[in-house]
Amino acid sequence: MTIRRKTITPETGVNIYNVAEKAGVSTATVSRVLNGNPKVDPTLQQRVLAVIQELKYIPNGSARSLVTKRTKRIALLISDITNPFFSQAARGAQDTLDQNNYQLLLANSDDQPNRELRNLITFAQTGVDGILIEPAILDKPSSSAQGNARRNLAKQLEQMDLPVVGLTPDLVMPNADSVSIDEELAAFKAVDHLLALGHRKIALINGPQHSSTGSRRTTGYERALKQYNLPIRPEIIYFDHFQKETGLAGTRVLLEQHPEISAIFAADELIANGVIQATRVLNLQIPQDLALACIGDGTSTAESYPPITVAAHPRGYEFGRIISQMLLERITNGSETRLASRAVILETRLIVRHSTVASLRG
Amino acid sequence: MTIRRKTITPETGVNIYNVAEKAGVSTATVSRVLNGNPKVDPTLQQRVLAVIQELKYIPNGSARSLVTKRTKRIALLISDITNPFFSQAARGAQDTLDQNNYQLLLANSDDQPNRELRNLITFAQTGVDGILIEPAILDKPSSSAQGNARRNLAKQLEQMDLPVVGLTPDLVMPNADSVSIDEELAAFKAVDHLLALGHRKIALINGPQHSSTGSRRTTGYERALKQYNLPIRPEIIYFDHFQKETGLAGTRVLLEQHPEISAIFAADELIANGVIQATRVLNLQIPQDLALACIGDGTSTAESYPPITVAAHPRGYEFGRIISQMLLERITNGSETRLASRAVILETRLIVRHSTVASLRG
DNA sequence: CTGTTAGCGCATTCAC
DNA sequence: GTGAATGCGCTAACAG
Repeated sequence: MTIRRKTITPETGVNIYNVAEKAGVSTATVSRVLNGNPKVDPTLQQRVLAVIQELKYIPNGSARSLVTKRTKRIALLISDITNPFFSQAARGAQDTLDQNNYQLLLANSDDQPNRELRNLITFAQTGVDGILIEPAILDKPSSSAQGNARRNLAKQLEQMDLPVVGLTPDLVMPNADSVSIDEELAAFKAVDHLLALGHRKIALINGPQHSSTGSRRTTGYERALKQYNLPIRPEIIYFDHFQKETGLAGTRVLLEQHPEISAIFAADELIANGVIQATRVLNLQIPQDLALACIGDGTSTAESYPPITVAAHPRGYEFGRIISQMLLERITNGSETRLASRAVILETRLIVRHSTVASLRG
Repeated sequence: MTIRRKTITPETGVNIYNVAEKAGVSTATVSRVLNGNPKVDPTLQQRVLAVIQELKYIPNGSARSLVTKRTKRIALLISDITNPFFSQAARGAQDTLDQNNYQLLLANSDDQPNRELRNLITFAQTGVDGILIEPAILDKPSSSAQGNARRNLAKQLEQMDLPVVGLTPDLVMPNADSVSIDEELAAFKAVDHLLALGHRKIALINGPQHSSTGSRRTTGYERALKQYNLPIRPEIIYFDHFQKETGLAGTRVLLEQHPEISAIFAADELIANGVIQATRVLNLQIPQDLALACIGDGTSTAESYPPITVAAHPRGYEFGRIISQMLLERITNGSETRLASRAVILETRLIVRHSTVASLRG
């Protein structure tokens, strides 16, 4: 029986054997003080702690994970960190994870199901304790293809069998929670406001038509119009992406072809910013020449010029805080008791600002 | 001699033994196909690949890292992901890392040396192959304290002995590169432009006075004034943070106390945005009542209203792309040949836009 | 080209 | 309360 010569100083950093030897204890004891095990003699504990400091010993996370099956790492998979909403969410998540000694892995899916899936697999491989995800959407109008992508995602996620919190109500599966807003209601509120002000030719500039967010906001817009017995006019609905460029292009195209438009409902604040930029180019005044309302963050829309009327949801930071908190709970408790899925819907509220005013045209 | 009963199906996922058994080969062979080792019989390879797929086998990253000492993970440690420059940088970094099968760990230091150090240690523990860092700054005016914090950082970094790329020229140490701009020159260009337009009462609104970026930009501002034989007036220099709020507050304070100010040099674009917002509140016109120039991203400053004259550096995305590329090179080549430190200075150039015009006051 | 074997660094029974 | 022994899952010699 050969004795494993663990006590040799390795070329690569100091390990638990070095500490144990120098402290005159077993590796088990070192491990115990490392993990704050209460039943260790205070004297030994001090001795070990001293050696740890002296040797600048840092435990090897890979070895630790290999045996504990926990990595103290969670993944955030979003479409684009460049979107202020998501960078705020990432900040909120990282702050609360940091407080709980968890690390954050970040990946952008760019709304591409392939890239999303690939990243997910890499996460499974490298090891994470849980996943925060804003599921990618499909640009293809084929709803069956969309369903497939969503199904692949769910399958992969279930197979990984990790705690998940999604930024969408769509991802229903065991071991997963969701946090979102009532997209349709938010859109309804904004458009209803425009209608109440007398606007009747209200254009919609939206993100991807067949994304869950895009389609729900469209539905809310349509529901508001129907309530006023107004027809839905597809020619004044513009779909593209949740980006400033879409607002810019959409406004130019729509107003050129339909000058009768008196108000625009922008599906998100990036689009709304694009609309504002377009009005500067077109030399139009908001709200006199064109009213504008959107769905978005109550805070940042206040800083636009002019300040934008908004169906406001909580800031991205809040979302990040909440989803990571929920994920941590699921990681901590979920292992023993299988928690039921929770679906949190955050409130939205209409904030009327300078970008909307009663229609001068009727 | 007891035979290790590795072939038992574990409760926790499938492992390399399961694959080996089912494929009728040794684990070594499975490992070889996993790592794309070319000298494996194509037949066996196919067989193994099939089993991998059938069993949905995903190799355990912790076990792998434990032996290879490589994690395929790198860390990005910045002050705040919410800052557009950094979220773009994060995007750039993640995109190029993604292409190279590396993952990105994100942490915010909030410019607090403590939090920075803590995160660094966690990274060392959990394991990363390299570090991308924008070093935290000190708000305390004591330059010795600042020096200490910087020294602690460098010490920790050196001790970890990992490849590092810093977004600052200050972090000089072995195994580290840096990417930055000539802060002083950029500031000089912007202020020189204002001077050439006839402005003589030029205020400076800056980030932290004792940060490397803040102090260098102040120096450039001062150098430009000296060149015109103008006195440096500390009362029209405002220090706080690289945030919109600073621009907003700074403008109000400075203009109230010194109405003779005809131009403002904002040290970064967030501050510049705050200046613009302040002028709306104060009912001032840019550039007629107040000229404005800043250092910043050439692209996003073009989208302000009015578009801002800027000493433009490359976009955050570019920085992110470059630093991660350099880090990967250091990780790949650095292990054998010890690479010399590289200090890349990216170019800045003056872009004159609508926010600056000849002084009407002289 | 393939299999056998050892060990990466740690947590964790199980005795004591 | 402490130590000895084992194995987490994988890669890397080494031998054949």
